[in-house]
Amino acid sequence: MDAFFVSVELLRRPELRGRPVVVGGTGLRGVVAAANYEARVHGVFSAMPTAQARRLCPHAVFLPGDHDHYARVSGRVMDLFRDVTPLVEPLSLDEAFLDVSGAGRAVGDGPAIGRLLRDRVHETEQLTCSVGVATSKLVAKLASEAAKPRIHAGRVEPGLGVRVVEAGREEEFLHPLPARALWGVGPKTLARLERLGVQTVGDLAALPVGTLVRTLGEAHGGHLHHLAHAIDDRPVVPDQRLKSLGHEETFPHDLREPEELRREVVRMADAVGGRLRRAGLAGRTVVLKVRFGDFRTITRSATLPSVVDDGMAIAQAATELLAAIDPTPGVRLLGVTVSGLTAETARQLSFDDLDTRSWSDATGAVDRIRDRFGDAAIGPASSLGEDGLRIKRRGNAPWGPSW
DNA sequence: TCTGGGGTCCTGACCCTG
DNA sequence: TCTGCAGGGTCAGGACCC
Repeated sequence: MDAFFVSVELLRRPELRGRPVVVGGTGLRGVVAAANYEARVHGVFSAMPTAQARRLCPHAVFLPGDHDHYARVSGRVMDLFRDVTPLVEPLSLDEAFLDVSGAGRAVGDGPAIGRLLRDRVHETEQLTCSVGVATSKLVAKLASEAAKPRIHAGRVEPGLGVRVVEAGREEEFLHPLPARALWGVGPKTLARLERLGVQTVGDLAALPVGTLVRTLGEAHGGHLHHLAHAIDDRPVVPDQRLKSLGHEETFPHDLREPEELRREVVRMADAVGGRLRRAGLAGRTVVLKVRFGDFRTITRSATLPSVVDDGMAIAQAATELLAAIDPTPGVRLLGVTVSGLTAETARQLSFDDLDTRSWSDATGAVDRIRDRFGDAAIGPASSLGEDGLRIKRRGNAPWGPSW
């Protein structure tokens, strides 16, 4: 989807059409989640600090973003895709891989299916998407990027909409692209590759695999060697199983008080527990993430004897991990994650469960209250605001604090 | 001048066990 | 009983993706 979050916002606020619009964290520590092409012309791009975006484009409209709404729109778009093929693997809210090898007879060839999907999304949701058609995930993804509108000489040039890379011509398409375009080449890997004289995917393909493995390690080096030669046989997997689930938040100001940090950890643990139960999952390993004011980031984890899905048990493990950390440098971000997930119904009961039955009943009641009255209706007592009445928000600022 | 949040995967160190 | 080794699990950190 092209500039998905902003495009969705413009449907709700058509009066903003034609103006630069940025969606993301609107506070001092937020980042840009999406910018429309009118904002990109001024140099605003996703992942850029909001403060920098404001300097580059002070007349832009900055919106905080509504993740739940985007998720609903995304779900409807994915359903449109599933009308064409059941093999849909969502990559994020605004991207998906579709295996249409079995859909051809009914709908047409790859390019025809690409055009059909584009038209359906536009007719049904008034959103624009770009489609890459190719024989592998890697090439299809890069082809879809190539089909998008682009900024050239300060102006927006319309994209192709559908870009097809025929079988047998994958390397011809890949090799002129910058090495950074490959899946798995980020800033660090790129710096290493540049020291080997690599600029393009073609340069990368020309390197002996042994050199890549020595530089990047067995798995990463071998993987990039394959990708550079357009070898990518990863299948489209419709049902990806979740492996970890967590919640983290950057605070508007660094925190130093242990009691304040403990309250935040309890609140996040409660939120994670709620999401686990909604997903029917439970996990065994609790991970606490702490980012200090100087951006130094540490994680501490504990693996429990049995799986957990309730906020109290997660909070207990996380606060024990927190107690071993010195917060005096100032804590910028806290995160609580549960990994080693299994389906909750399959979990092993322990003798402790006999004593916690009443707590489990209480947790179920909390879930029902939230389902009916919203997340803010009930929560840990330590999450109450200073007025003793309001439950503090449960992390509804996915792109950084809004103040 | 700044650097979010939700994830996945890989690597290396360390510890335990047989 | 001691030592070396291999393998597995855990833990922490880094890099990457959108």
